[in-house]
Amino acid sequence: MIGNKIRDCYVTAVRELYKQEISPEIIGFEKTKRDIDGDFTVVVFPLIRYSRKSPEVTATELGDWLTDKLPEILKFHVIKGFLNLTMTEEFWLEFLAKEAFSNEFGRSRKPDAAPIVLEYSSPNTNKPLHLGHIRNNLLGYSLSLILEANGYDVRKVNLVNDRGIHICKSLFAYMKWGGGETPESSGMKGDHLVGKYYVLFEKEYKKEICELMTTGMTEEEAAKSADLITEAQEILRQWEAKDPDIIRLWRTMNGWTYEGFTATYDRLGVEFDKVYYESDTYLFGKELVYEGLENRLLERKADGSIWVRFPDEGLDEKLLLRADGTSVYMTQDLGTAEQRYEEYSPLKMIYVVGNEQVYHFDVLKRALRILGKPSAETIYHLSYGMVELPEGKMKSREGTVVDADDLMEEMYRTAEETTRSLGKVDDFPEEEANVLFDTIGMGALKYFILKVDPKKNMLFDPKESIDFNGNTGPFIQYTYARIQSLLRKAADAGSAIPDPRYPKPCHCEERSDAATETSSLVPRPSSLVLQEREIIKLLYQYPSIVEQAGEELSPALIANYIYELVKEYNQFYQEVPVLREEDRGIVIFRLVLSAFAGDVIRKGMGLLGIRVPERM
RNA sequence: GGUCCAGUAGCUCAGGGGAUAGAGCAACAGCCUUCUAAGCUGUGGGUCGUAGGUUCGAUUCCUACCUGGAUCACCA
Repeated sequence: MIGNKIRDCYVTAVRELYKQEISPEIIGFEKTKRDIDGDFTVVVFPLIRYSRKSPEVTATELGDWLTDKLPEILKFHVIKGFLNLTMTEEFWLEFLAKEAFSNEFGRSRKPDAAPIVLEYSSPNTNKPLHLGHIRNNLLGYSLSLILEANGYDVRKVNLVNDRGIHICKSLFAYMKWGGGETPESSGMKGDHLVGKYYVLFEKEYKKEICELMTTGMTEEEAAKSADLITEAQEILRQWEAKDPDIIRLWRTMNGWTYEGFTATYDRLGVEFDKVYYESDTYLFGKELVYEGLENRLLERKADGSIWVRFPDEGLDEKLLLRADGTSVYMTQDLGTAEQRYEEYSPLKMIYVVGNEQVYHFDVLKRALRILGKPSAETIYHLSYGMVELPEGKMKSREGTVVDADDLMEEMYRTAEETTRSLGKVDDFPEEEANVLFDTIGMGALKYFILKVDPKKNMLFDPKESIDFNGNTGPFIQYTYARIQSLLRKAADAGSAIPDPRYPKPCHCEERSDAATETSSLVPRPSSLVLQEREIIKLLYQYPSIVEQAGEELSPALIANYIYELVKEYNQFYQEVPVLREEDRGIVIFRLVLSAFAGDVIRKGMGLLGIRVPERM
């Protein structure tokens, strides 16, 4: 990256011109704004205290120095404290020749062998997935791709919450009211069937609480003493005691759910390297707790329950094991964290979990520290914001959720409808058309979710269906398809461009090679038009965007970058002739540029888990 | 009440110690005999929640306050 080179050069410049030492970080280096002449801009305001001269003079002196020392810089001009540098065309053309069609563009390697464990999805098996889970899954999967592009060894992990009181609720409701219903007999998708009983339980439970309250109980008392909840709790105890009937039914119902989940995951296009089940891991957490108790790190209360205390941290205390010996959420999370740490010796363990659980993860980290476990320091909670509806938060219990399967189906149908009404698939075979509808529908959904900063809450209005125009997935996909169409047309017309799908043999070490490619691809240097130059500058940024997205764990950075690139490309496409251009050298050059842009669009969208169509 | 997160155009969102704060949607006006109009161009729309502070410079950093959300469970 030329930025670092220029920064370093600045340090030397300041040393030689002003006899001062500065660190490179204080130098602001950015892409020049579009309406100002130049490629890169350095803000020199921070340097005037070293130069002891006016911003303009400082910028001019530094500009002279840099232009003299760095052959890549053609010229510069100064506006107030902004030093705008213009690179030589040679610089840009060499970049293009070297990186266009390189499969490694935007990918880097890390020598560090320790893996990153990335947990996401982590569903409960008592209900189907909803829009909140979609955000989780899309974020998690995209992050795994981004981290891999940054050279990390990523292990995608799913921890299924398949035990606990909430599971027992649907289990119990099914025992009570199910009447032997199955996915086959009801025609319902397995996870939806199980979810039906969870909702039923909550409904009946709420009813019972209301009845009890009419007898003078407080809501809290009623919630505790209702028959339904005590019976569900009894089921949990029987489960932990491995009662064969309970276990059998639990297996059956979870099986239904997994079938449903698998279908949803497939359609979402996410996957995992390993799936953990809380029912397998929770016992390990219990062991940790008992071990901690023995070592006098934890406390047992009179009723037998076990707690962790946080002395001066303002967090009070937290239950780790109930009086009856059954475990809670925290118990098993302690266990899985430690287990995972031993299994992978990871660099980092990232948990993609909603921001409603920041407190939980704070406690988890501190509890592990108190237990003296080094895994504590590798834990990072990537807390993302909720998806809100116009009426507010989604609640499974109250049925105010946007179901994942329904939403995906709706996206597909909308994509089909829109595409057909535009007459885009009139000449498509049925099969290809169906794939396209899926590509577009899912592209719209994924982009809609991933373009917003993960940590922020976002709004989804079901009444206004997700757009296909403007800053959307389909818009980007469309631009890609248009580029491919252009390349096909060129090939048909016999234009001898290097085929982007067959990367050239790369002997990148040898500079002479790059130079010959440059001369074979590129027209006379003076012919770069504004739109071309803007695209090249954006392409040049791509690797650093990927890097930044990896550091900040934010797919949104990629999404917004691609959008910028696509907008720029569309301007180029609209205003600058490619195939209609007379000069053959320029035609080839513009085709190469287009293919490169298409490549980066495909790569970037790939990092979001979004496919891109050859035609649409 | 404590803690955390957020408040930028009518709506959904970018941006971020520096140049006139950007997109999309919605509204209006143009551009298809020419590389795909799911596109491009233009117009209107902002005291960047409020008040202080730090700074050559604050929408960006700090503090207080206001508003919204989350959380402080023997739910997960």
